[in-house]
Amino acid sequence: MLILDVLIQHAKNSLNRPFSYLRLQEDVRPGVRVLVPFNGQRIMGYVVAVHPTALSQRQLEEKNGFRFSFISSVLDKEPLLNDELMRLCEEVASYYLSPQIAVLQAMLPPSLKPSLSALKGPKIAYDVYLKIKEENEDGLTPKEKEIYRLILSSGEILKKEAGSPSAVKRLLEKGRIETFKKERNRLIIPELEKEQPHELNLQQQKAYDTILNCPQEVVLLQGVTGSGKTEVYLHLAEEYLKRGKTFLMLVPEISLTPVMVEYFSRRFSGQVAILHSELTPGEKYDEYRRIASGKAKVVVGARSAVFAPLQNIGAIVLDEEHTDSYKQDSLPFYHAREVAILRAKHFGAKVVLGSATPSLETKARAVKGVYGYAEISKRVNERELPETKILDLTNRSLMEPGDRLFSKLLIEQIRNRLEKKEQVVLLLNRRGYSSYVCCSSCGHIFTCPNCHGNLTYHKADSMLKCHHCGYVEEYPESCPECGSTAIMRVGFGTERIAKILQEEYFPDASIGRLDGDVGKVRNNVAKTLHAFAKGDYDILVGTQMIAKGHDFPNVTLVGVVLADVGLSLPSFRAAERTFQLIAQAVGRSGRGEKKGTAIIQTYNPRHYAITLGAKQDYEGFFAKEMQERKISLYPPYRFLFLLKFSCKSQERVIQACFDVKKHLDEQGIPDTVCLGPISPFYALVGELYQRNLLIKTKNQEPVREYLRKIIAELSGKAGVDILCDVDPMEY
DNA sequence: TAGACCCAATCC
DNA sequence: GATTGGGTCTAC
Repeated sequence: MLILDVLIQHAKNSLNRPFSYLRLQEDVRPGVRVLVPFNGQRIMGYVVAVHPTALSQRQLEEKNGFRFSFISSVLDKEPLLNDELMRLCEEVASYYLSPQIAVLQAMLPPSLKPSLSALKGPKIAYDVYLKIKEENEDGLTPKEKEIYRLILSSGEILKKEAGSPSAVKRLLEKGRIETFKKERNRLIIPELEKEQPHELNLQQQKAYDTILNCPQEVVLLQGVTGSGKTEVYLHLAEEYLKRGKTFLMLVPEISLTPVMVEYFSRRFSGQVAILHSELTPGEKYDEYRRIASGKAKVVVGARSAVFAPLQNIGAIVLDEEHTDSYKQDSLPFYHAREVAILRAKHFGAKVVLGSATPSLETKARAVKGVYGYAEISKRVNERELPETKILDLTNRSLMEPGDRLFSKLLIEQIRNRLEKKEQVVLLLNRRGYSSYVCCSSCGHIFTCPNCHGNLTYHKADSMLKCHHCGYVEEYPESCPECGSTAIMRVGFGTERIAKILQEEYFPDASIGRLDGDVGKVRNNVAKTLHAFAKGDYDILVGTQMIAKGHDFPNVTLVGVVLADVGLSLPSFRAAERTFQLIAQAVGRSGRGEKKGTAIIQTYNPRHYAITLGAKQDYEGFFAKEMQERKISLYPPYRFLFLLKFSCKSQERVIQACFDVKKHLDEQGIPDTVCLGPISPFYALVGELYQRNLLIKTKNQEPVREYLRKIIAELSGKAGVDILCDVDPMEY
């Protein structure tokens, strides 16, 4: 008989330990999923260890002091993860103070993850083929002979393409041919004409050599926008594949995968696999298996692709490494960059962090020599950077009459581009129509019943939406408080900008919009970008989404409509994000032959994030922002841990915070402070009250060690649940 | 005093 | 996450 140590599907810290089950047949290995009875239910589990035993159930129960159950069924024949990935899972769970099962669920595609929902997921798709069983044409009708000879000449053929199904059936019955199944890939990556590598220019070549030869295993590749980092990645992939290794290419957003996939599949056709959240579950499953089987040598994908089951990895690249979306904002709160570094250690692989505007953490490590450093300071063909103007929104004389949003200059420049048939990109980091909706007679503000944040008006479908939890409701005709019909929409979003431009300024222009709302529909982002690149739109209005990576040669004007949106957010990264947005936006303009212009509208024209962003002065910004972080004790000078407490009782959640805070302070870990309890912006989610503690420390390991202990001990006690976000992006 | 209801401990 | 069992409230 076997004793199985099983992790339970529930990703809760209070359940983050193996439960023991029994199995009579010796047909279970670590790494397979099982169905187990758990407290009167049947749930999914993941076997982490198997111990044969000679004891009886009775003896085991006596020895251990709890009742043993037998598992209900075994779901997999083979372990889902190899040793490397299993070890990675443990390391990630340990670093991020997260339940192991949460890491497993993040690592595996939906149809393989240890969760009951996987049972509904897709299975392997098959195509049925025909082949010859007996070489004998005797007694066949002409129709049968025709099919028989077709199969004979081609060796094998898809059953549905063989012709008359009834004749095929008779051939099968006569035993002349037989069927067999082959796995089918649901995702079709178009075969593109093979392309020879472009030659690297001098700077690219130097960066490439540095990456390959520097002693550090992590390298920052800092290249200004338009400097051709992608070409360096392609050459690296070429080199590692030549060495018999595999290559993992991470991109920050789904919208960037198609472009990157195209580059890679032109060079490495057939060996490229794609992994990102916009694939259907079936496609994901197929791609995952294609990678695991070793058929795919290059993987292009978003955050979770860092767990792609590649073997023998030569290098992992994170393009635009500073991007927030590399950090998962729910359990297990991992950052793809840190996971990549953990993974690379195992293979002795390189990690390349590419960016024009690296995160301060990364840059600081490169400056210290912890990471290697490669630089590309010139744009390809030495194209000029665009001319940049910062426009002060507080100066009303610069504005269009009666408009608080569009300056005379911006409108004039847009008009100028439209006349020249050149294209315009406008950025605003807020989607929807308005930022909030209120009653102008009693002041009632419409808020989300789940998270109590403000609802945003969306004109397209006339709905109020919560950008936090996804709640939607009908746009009200009257105020629920006072009954007044004077409902007011305050603030601006991409949707409203697009509408105003169209109706009040450029009725003849074709204006496209690209933001999270548009992006919700599958393939919509790619479609919109493609349409814009083709010239279907004169103006594209969008959020951050369009500021990254895309190459639009005909865009000669980029406008940041309101640069302050990010600055006003209460986060230590506010300045960094604003700088990045502006620097990226400026870099979007003038990528073709024509020189570009960028206009940045702001209420803070002298803020360093804006002035330095406009100049694309990264080094200047880095120096200034490092000082700020040093003074305010934020990364990279301190490590952050965010403890998230939740409970049905407000009193108890606060009490639990104070208890942990006091206890932590008593540990006397040097250079460590604990702030809080802090009420987060969404202080009540459903019926659960939320409070946070923010720990800032120089001594990451002792704090982690302490928190691991305290989380295991306290979570779930007195109805208070504790989660930890290690290296949080906010605060 | 039985039944309803609530909450937090427990699950192998 | 869902069940359970103990504690308390409540209606007769």
